Amino acid sequence: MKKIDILKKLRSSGLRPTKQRVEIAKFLFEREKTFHFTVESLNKFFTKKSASKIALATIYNTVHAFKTAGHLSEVEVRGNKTYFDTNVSNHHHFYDSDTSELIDIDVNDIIIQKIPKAPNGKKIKNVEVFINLKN
Amino acid sequence: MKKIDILKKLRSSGLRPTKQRVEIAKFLFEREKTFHFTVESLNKFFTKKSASKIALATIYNTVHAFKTAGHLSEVEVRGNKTYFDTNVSNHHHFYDSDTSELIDIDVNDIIIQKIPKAPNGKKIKNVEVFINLKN
DNA sequence: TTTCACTTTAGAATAATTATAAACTAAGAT
DNA sequence: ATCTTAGTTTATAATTATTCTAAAGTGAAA
Repeated sequence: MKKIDILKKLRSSGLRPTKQRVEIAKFLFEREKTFHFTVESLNKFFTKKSASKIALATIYNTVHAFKTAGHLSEVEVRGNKTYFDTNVSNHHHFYDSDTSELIDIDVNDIIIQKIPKAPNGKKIKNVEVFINLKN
Repeated sequence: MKKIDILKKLRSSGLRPTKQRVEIAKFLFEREKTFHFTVESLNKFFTKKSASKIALATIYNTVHAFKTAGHLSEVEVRGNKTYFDTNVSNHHHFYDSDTSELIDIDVNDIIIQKIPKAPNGKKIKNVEVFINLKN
């Protein structure tokens, strides 16, 4: 994803393209493959890449802003840290608790044949399949 | 589940049946249906039922001991609090984020037709289907 | 009953996240 | 180009969930 597209992406979702947001967006979206991260890992990256330290609060703000705008999705993983995913399409996950590693599963690689009806006046928003791995 | 069974349940899993553990176990397991709770809700119950205040640390200890013994399972729900489930059989969940309510789905009510192979030398430990609800 | 490893407890410590409020800045108006 | 201001960033404090600590308490085997 090119710089111009990053600016477009931000502006089109009502986010002013500040220096910090552009930097974070470049890091997250200027790559071939989607990936998973935590606020901690993002922060570590920007701390080490000390040329441009971004405040931790800004990283939280930005990640949440991106999530609200639909540019990131949140993945639930047992444990305390919150994982984010730059893959915002509907998909599933393997989780390896040994390495704390998340692996995407294409939505077409899982077919659900039977599913229960949603309860009382509710509707199904989405279905997430989470496959825990062991050795 | 009767008192005698509770004592048996504790002892058979190597847990000394202390006053606190028995009280918590009675509250969790002496009921018809399985249910979901958080450490916070459990603690609230024992605080109000002031006859027998149990230390918060004890509630954490006990819940984890029960989980390790296989008497409770942990459910992953987006957000910060950890949910536990007295239903330790293999099953799935509806989650209503409006009310933060979890609803069990019997394992037989979901049939998965196609599932990907586990990656590199890993095996599938279990498959959890999480259905998010909306209005 | 004595003993001791296992437990409970209050409170401190840690960790992830959110709130605060002062300083800063993108971008439309002048 | 400069001014203005609402939206942002920042350091720091606050909050929340959970774990740690170490002292006091207690089942249960001998």
